[in-house]
Amino acid sequence: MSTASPTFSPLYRQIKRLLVQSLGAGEWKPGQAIPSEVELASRYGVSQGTVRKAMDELADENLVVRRQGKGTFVATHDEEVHLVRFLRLFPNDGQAQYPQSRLLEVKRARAPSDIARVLDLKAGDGIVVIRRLLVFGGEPTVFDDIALPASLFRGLDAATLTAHHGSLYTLFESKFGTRMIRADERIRALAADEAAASALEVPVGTPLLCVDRVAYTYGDRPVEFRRGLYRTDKHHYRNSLS
Amino acid sequence: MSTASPTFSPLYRQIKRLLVQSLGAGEWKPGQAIPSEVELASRYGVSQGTVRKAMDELADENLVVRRQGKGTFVATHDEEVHLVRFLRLFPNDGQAQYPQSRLLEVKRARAPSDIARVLDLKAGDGIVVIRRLLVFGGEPTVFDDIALPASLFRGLDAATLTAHHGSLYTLFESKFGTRMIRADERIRALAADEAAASALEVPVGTPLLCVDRVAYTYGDRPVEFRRGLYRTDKHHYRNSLS
DNA sequence: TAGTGGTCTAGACCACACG
DNA sequence: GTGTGGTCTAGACCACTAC
Repeated sequence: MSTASPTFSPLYRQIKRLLVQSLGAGEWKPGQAIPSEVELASRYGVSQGTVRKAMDELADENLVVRRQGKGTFVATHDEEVHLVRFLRLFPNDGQAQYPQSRLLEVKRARAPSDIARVLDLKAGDGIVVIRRLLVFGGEPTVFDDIALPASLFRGLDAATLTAHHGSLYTLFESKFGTRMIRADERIRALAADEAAASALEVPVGTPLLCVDRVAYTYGDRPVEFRRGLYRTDKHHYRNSLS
Repeated sequence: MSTASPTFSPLYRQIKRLLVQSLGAGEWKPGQAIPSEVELASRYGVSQGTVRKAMDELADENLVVRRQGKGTFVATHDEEVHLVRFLRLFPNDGQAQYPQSRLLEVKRARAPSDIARVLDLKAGDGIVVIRRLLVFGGEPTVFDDIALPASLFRGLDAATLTAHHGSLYTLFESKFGTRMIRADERIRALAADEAAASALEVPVGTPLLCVDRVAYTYGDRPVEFRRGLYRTDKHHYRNSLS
């Protein structure tokens, strides 16, 4: 606790960093309870209030979930609300509904340089490529092209994917130990090419949203690049600014 | 401090509500300092910690800005960083630059029912309509169509707009006392019609982002509806998910 | 030096879940 | 009842700003 160095950070942030390390190392698994605040306080030799402030930030960032009277739990993609937490697509009218996923292709490949760059790999490193369609009420709406580092997803194949029910991120965290924490998206408008048009059942040239997403796990390590093409005739992408 | 009623809220939230009321009533103007935490604590008869927790949330929501050693200030759209706080458009490569605004039209009109609905007006109530273009480095990129309740923006005309330098929201808060706090956006892809194509200097049919925004002031009162058409050949809309 | 926000502590009590 | 997180308090000290 020396005086302010260029890298000074308050105690509660140091505690937070330790907690994130433990989470990233898998010391506590998704869905499991974390030790209570008083226990962590005594473990780290700080007051409960300091642990609480660290935990406040972790809860804000959706790394943990607190349940009054029960404890604090490692966040999961399993929960109802979070099944499609990262999909910002909503119907223009009517109730939101869960999409069906239609798997189109799974293959191994070598990372081209642009994908290698965003995934922090070397060009030519192995990746897994998943192509799939999200279907809302019978209507194909999202055409996804997903790239993952092969090293983290050994054994991921069509059988695994089709056997799984729920979101991809649920599968990734339960079967491959990789939990997606946050993501950045870049959105453009483009005209459907032949592949997209036939998959989404629209005329070639139809304007689509092109959503490029990089998803990160603990410690801001990028572990997924995905390009999604969205039909927006009956749906829209929703965002809140503050 | 009665026991938990259906509308129970902790003390610090009650304090927060009082503070938001004062902000909304204009008791402290944008840019001005708010009374210190100890003063507010004694005013409301609570501890400094409780005021602090209320203020924490207000700072998170960008309603106030805290400066260590100086005080807490009502947030403003003036600050460098926030000049285009609500514009999520970034160049595909190169440094972000501030856009120039080119005013196309200002007029008074009657609110059609759809706009009346989102602005919480009655159909036929007076509105102000602004059409403008945002130009980045000489390239027209955003075509905005903005609707405001006339009752809140008396005297807003072309002269006022052209005389003003800085963002629209800076003008709204400094000249009309309406501060935009947050906004919701809905994004679609569509093909440029003739008006958009000529304004944005692209061929008719070019895919564009269509960004519908509703902006809110204190107390979640909607005070602006805006439809923006974005060229995304050299820019993209950026978003962070967590 | 005085005043502000920022951190940390210790302890009290409340609300909730579970046995 | 016991243990958990949630709130509230009071007081100490630190870091920054202004005079």
